[in-house]
Amino acid sequence: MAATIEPQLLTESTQDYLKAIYELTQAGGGAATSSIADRLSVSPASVTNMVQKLAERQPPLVTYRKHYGVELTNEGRLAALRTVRRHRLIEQFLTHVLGYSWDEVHQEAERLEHAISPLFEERLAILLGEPRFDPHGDPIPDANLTLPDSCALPLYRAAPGQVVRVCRVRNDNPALLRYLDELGLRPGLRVRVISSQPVDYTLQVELVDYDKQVVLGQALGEAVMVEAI
Amino acid sequence: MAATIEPQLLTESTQDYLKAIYELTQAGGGAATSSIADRLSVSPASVTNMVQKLAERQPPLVTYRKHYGVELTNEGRLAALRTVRRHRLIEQFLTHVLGYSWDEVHQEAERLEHAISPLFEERLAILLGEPRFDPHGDPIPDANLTLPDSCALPLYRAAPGQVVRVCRVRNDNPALLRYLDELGLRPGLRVRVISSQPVDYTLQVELVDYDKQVVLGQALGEAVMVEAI
DNA sequence: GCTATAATTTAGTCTAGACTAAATTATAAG
DNA sequence: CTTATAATTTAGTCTAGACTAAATTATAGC
Ligand SMILES: [Mn+2]
Ligand SMILES: [Mn+2]
Ligand SMILES: [Mn+2]
Ligand SMILES: [Mn+2]
Repeated sequence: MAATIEPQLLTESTQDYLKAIYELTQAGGGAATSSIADRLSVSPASVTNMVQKLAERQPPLVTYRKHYGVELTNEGRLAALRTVRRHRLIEQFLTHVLGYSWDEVHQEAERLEHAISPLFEERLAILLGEPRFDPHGDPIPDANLTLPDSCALPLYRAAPGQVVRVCRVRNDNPALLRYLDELGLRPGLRVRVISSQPVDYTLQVELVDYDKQVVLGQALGEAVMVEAI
Repeated sequence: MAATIEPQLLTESTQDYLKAIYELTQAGGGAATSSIADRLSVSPASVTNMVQKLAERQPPLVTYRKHYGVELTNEGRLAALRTVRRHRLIEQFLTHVLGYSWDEVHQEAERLEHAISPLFEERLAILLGEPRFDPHGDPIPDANLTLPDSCALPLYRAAPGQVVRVCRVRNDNPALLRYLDELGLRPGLRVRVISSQPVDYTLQVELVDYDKQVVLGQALGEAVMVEAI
């Protein structure tokens, strides 16, 4: 069992780097210097610099081979999951208690995730009823940092004719989220795939609950994750 | 009307310096370099350095004359009040929504006050019902940064025989707050002064609501603020 | 008016985390 | 196998905000 590092021992920057590496790794693409730089809006040189420090820490938070990218150690992964937990709990709080819309929460949580204490995290989880998913359907690691299962099928890969349920929206872009919200494409809703174009990734779907048809482009078809009903 | 500076344009450090200067000035003693240093747990040299920057900003946030201490400009005062408002709203939230005790809130609010957005501040105030006082009885500036009146009489100056109501506790020390809490000396409660020693500042008082007598030393007699009933 | 003392300021460093520009490396294409 | 290109790393700076040690200043007491 790796000793878990308390968040207050990590700077805000360090927490954001670890989280970015974790999320890039989850997304499958691997955590290249440039992708970390893009995600955090810093220069590639800054990433190299930070990544070298993370690798030289005791205990090391990443393993790093020059020019071949970076991976989280177990300590690094736990630290990242801790920040992910806080981020998503805060998003849930913002929507359910403070009445934020789901496109407003990310920015706010991005700062607050670094400012809360372990006590705050614990009390917040209790207040919210130990939620397993955030407003975007993103899974919230529990207090032991175990992630609940979450759906893995992007809408654009669902078979035509199939009726599925939206369970997650993997995109932070506020404009995209507002648009999905207008359409009514939120976690929990049912969708029937009418047609699916493999070439240009456009979709025609029916929102079963609203008896409404909409056309979705590539960005939306990739962002909306679904599960079979 | 001075333009008010949005908090996100001020660093965490800057906000804390302005707040410290504001609170020292309120307490009456004047904001000397060394008292700011004490309050923020930094060296006097660091204070001089920061104070010079605050004076040279456009607009200036303080006026500064070497060796004679520092005063807030109107812009500086408004920025300080904004941070005070956030701090006290957060303390109220922590006690009333997350179940913190009043000795735990200060530390947490000291970080969160810098991390919330104007929207969070506004929604929080609505959620809490636009409270005018925080858990310690400290007045909360309203959205226009106007402070409600708060009581000004320290318990040690109340006349023997007088029955008064506790309205505020001016002290951040967790041990002192826990002790007052045990005694039952919280805002709202009635106290009758039995005796008051001007020399060693000890007090003997009766907690009218609990029909209990206690003896208070100088620190407590100065911290507990009361109003005539 | 002088001087001892305490408070304050100056001068010089340090660290974290960013940046740009230049150098290096991996690799795809010929 | 060579080379062009893109990605990455290195080298050198910068800023904010802290520090210590040394110098300076205000002022209280003689
Ligand atoms: Mn963040
Ligand atoms: Mn989310
Ligand atoms: Mn603070
Ligand atoms: Mn308070």
